[in-house]
Amino acid sequence: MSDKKEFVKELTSMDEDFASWYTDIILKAELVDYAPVKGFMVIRPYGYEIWENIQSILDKKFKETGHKNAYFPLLIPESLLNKEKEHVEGFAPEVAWVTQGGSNELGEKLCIRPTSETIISTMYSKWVKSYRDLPVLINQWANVVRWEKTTRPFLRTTEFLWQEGHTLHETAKEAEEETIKMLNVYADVYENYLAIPVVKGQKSEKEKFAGAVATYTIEALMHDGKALQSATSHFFGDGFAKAFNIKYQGRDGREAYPYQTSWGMTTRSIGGIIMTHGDERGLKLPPKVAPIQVVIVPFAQHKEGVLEKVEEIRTILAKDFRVEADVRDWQTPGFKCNHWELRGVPVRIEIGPKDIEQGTCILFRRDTFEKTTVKLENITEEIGKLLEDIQTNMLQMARENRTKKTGVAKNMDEYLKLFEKGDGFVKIMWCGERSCEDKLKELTSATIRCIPFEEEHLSDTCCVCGKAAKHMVYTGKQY
RNA sequence: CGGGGUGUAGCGCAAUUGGUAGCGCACGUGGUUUGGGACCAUGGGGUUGCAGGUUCAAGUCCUGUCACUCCGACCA
Repeated sequence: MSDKKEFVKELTSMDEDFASWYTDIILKAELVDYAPVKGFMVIRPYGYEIWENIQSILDKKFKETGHKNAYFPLLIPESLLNKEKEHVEGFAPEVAWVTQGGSNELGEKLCIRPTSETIISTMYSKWVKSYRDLPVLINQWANVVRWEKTTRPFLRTTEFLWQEGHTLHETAKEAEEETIKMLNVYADVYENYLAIPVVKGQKSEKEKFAGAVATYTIEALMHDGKALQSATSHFFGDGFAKAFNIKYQGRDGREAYPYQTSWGMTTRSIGGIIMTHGDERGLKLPPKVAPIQVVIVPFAQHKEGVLEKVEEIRTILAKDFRVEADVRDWQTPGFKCNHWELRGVPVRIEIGPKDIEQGTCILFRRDTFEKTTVKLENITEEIGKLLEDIQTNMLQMARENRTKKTGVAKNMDEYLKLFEKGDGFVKIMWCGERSCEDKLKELTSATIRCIPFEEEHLSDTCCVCGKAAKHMVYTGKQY
């Protein structure tokens, strides 16, 4: 036990210094490493595999909802970026520019996409001629670059990976339905795969995407009480269509502009997993996205028959699970246990000569640290149940943490008192005025995270100004 | 972009009034071990972030610069 304490000391305590804990974990678990260029990170195999799992889950759902993948160029001419006024104002300050090709100065500088609305809209204007061409339902898996001033691996890096869906519809209603449909896909993935509970809602005018009519969001609460904007879905009306001259001939023979949406989820979600589930021993990965769901740690592996049995079990489990056997003969079992706990593997199988004799093995679950002895003949079934249970339990624990860290304030006195205690979501009533939104931020540095789809009635008056309230909103400090 | 902190071996650190860089872990080799981070022996690894300056002499002092990190402002 004392040895274990020493090990834990190698990791920064999450309660004392959550930020350092986070950096510690991602480096030690080999998810990422810092790149030679400021603000950039290398996603290492173990981290990238988590992203691949998230990708395949999302991609399947996109396809089930009728979308197809395509790929658009990395570089966007300045003139295209400038076409939609609000959009360029929002993004220009953080755009990286390419000004030279080989040894020649370019006639028009090219920006590295910060997002692809402009280039995609440009192409859509060539492709859409008739109502028969609608809807257009395209997704792109890509990298984007935003020249951020401060960065943190996964949460905010200069370059990040994401998917961006871009769709066109005949009617505003259809486009809005698409926006909500995709937000629901994101919420489903977050809750049922990443085990992170989210609040679905709409962004305020101030917080919405540059150029959007409406931005919908899912907001999650991290272990330290800060909010993470986890995915967004935008309704553009016909603003971009008009700016980019996307026109088609409608059923009535008249020219019309289609209604547009875009929606995206990024590698930031991996940061969300770490900060929602991680603990003092390191990462804790939800089974559905864990690169390794089960690791087998043999004890006394030099003894006759142990490695053979381990390989036998591995082969059986490999049919249904992502499984790995740690048969390194230069590490002790104790080392391996800690190694895989740090990396967040949901289930560990411990097996040695004694177990083999009895036809059993020990299952260790990363979420609760519980150990149980099971019969080898039932191993597939037992592991399957256990993984499901861990998945469910992790969501449950995250929900409880969120509930614990969610408060209600009816006026600014109550609000400030809540924030003295610590961070978290605070639900308040809001009059809808920008001035109150600004004041809230000025006083507390918290912002309105969203106007939830499911509003509660907390009181009749705005928490900030005391005038008649329009909405209940979630507020909090954000990453 | 403002304010603070840190850069010495892969990681964590040390080096006295400036005197020519060392320890632990990790790594290589040989052996003994193996039910929660094993042990013994032995070995390799450094332009002290980078560029200047002061000095007989700079990890140490000065200037600049870069990177990382934390706290604010901006964003996924």
